[in-house]
Amino acid sequence: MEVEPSVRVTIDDVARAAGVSRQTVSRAMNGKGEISAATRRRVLATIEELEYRPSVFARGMRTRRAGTLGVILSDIANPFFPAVARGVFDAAAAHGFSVVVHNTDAHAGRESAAAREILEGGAEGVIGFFEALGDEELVALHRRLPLVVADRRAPAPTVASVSSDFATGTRLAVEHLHARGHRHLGMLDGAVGVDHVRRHAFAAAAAPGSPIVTGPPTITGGAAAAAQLLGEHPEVTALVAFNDLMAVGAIRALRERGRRVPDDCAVVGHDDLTLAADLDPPLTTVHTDKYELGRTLVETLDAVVRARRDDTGATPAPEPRLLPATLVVRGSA
Amino acid sequence: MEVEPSVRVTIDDVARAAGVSRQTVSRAMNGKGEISAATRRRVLATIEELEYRPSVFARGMRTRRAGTLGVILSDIANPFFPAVARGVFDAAAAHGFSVVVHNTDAHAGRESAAAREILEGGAEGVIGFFEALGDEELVALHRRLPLVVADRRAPAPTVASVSSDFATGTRLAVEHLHARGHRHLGMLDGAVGVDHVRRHAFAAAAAPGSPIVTGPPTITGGAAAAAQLLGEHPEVTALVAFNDLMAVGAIRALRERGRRVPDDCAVVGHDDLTLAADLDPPLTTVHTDKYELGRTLVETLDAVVRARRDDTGATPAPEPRLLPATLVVRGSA
DNA sequence: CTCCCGTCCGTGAACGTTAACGTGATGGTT
DNA sequence: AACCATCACGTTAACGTTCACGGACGGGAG
Repeated sequence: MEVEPSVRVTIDDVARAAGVSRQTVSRAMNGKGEISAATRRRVLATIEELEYRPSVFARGMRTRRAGTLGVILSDIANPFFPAVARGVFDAAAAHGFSVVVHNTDAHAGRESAAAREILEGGAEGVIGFFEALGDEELVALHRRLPLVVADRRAPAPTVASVSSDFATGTRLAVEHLHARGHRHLGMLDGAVGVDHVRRHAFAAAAAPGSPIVTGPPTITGGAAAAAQLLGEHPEVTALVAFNDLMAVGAIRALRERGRRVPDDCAVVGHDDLTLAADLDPPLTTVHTDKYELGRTLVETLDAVVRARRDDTGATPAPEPRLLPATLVVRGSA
Repeated sequence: MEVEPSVRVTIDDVARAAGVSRQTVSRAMNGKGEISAATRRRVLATIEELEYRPSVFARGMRTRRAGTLGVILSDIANPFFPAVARGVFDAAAAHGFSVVVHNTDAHAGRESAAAREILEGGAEGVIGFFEALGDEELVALHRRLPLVVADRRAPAPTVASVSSDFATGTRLAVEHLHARGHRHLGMLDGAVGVDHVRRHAFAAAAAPGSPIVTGPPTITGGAAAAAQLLGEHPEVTALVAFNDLMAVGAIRALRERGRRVPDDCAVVGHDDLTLAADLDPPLTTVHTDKYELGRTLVETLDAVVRARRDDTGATPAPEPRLLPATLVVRGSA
């Protein structure tokens, strides 16, 4: 077994081997400028033969592009994100991008730090599930780097956004509970985001004055919020939770207080996690296609990147996208 | 609102503003070479003032380091991975690394493609949950780039590895089932990996000839495997699943056949996913600290990277790490 | 026959940083 | 007084690629 020389094969090596100049090799790879089909083939063959791979550093130095794209989210361990992340990864790979992920725990400081790092890393653009940063910061970021915001309304007409239609989803949940005869609903809202789409949809669809308690969008957060809400409003017989984790927490809290789900109190969540159907009871929840959300985010970002490449400055406003949400009725409501 | 000039502020700008040379600015940042505390402070101040950020491209061109580290796994949407990914992200951030993730779906081609891309991206090292690649390929990869393999035995003494102690975990599961009076066990093995730690541990601890059926490590895979196993071996009253997803699938299949869990047939999984305690029935499963696994992987990789920096070539063999596994007894067994 | 234009390709420079080396000042030793 | 080590910093070159030019060649129009 021979020892690998491990010396980098550069574009000059290829040029020498193919009997052309550096620039011609570059042209053969990137398809820019005029080059005959014959020499192009020949150069490509020698590239293959020498196993030449262009240096991302040298290339990035000239082009300022790294071929990567950044994703900012609060916590990849939250089971909502992995599914959308998978969609992002797949679509990004299809477009030739690598993906860099940053977890922020919904801290404004870490969100902007992540954005800065992505910016300095030479990424082509950013996909952001921002929960703490204000609209001004996002607009400022978008001035420096193509940005697509996820599950949040566009901070300005110039910024693209892709969201799940949780407004409709929450309304469907409330209507379903009404249809089942529930008169006193309560909501467990997640202490995240600046949009409060679910909260507003709930407030609009439920009876006026229906109680809303806010907590961290986790199991324990849901348990605490449910305990508080039911303590203050014992008449409530149905809970709408910000996400499935909070719904699970609510179910736990309900059980601890001796109330049965759904007989004594119904619970409906949001997200439709992988295991939602296997919970006890099977969770009634608002379903969205998380993989598709990830895919759409990348497609949208790619469009924005492409648009900015040509038209420096006054970027045209991309149409905000809204992905459908449906209610999946199972055992918990 | 003034338009951002958007011209890059370079190290020369800082040098000029601080009244020193480029090299001194570099020294002030990187702490290499001799520099007085006074000028260092002054340079750092002007860096702050001008908001100078070094170009990763230019820096990478000289140093060949990008400050990133690659993670190769089969599918981030598999709920096992997000928890360990979070550990990786946090530890990586603490060490000043960015993280690039590649999904391979356990395809050998995509595993090596991911490795190659990470290599070309100038990453400092790779953390790999390899399931398809052979030991030789891993050793070859390790020659080009610091590598730590996860949940797999080291392909060679020179390669570091960190694994969960599933051998013990599976044995604990089998012993628990025996103690509960089960005489006929079966195993649902995942069609992944080259190690088969869980399978071998099951074969060693269970009665000779206990049936083992293999399938994809997913819910549907577990359902299909369970259906097949129970069809061929109706006497089996307890199943050990490769992971929690397969366990859930098994429970589904059991129910479809009218068998109650755990009364007619017990089920124990591996991983202890976030929602394992809230399933119906609450899942008895082998628990490991996935976040800690991620953290340890990064720490180990950092050690390997550091070791290689000094001692080019004959890298010292790092000690394989084994993280403890415990059995969490809940309702399914 | 000359001119011009399009096609194809080569040459020099530049991107921003760090490695390697060089230089002057300072202070201590012989 | 001469020397040398050490410190603190500056100068030059190089990393590998693409961009902006410019030149050679062939063919068609005048």
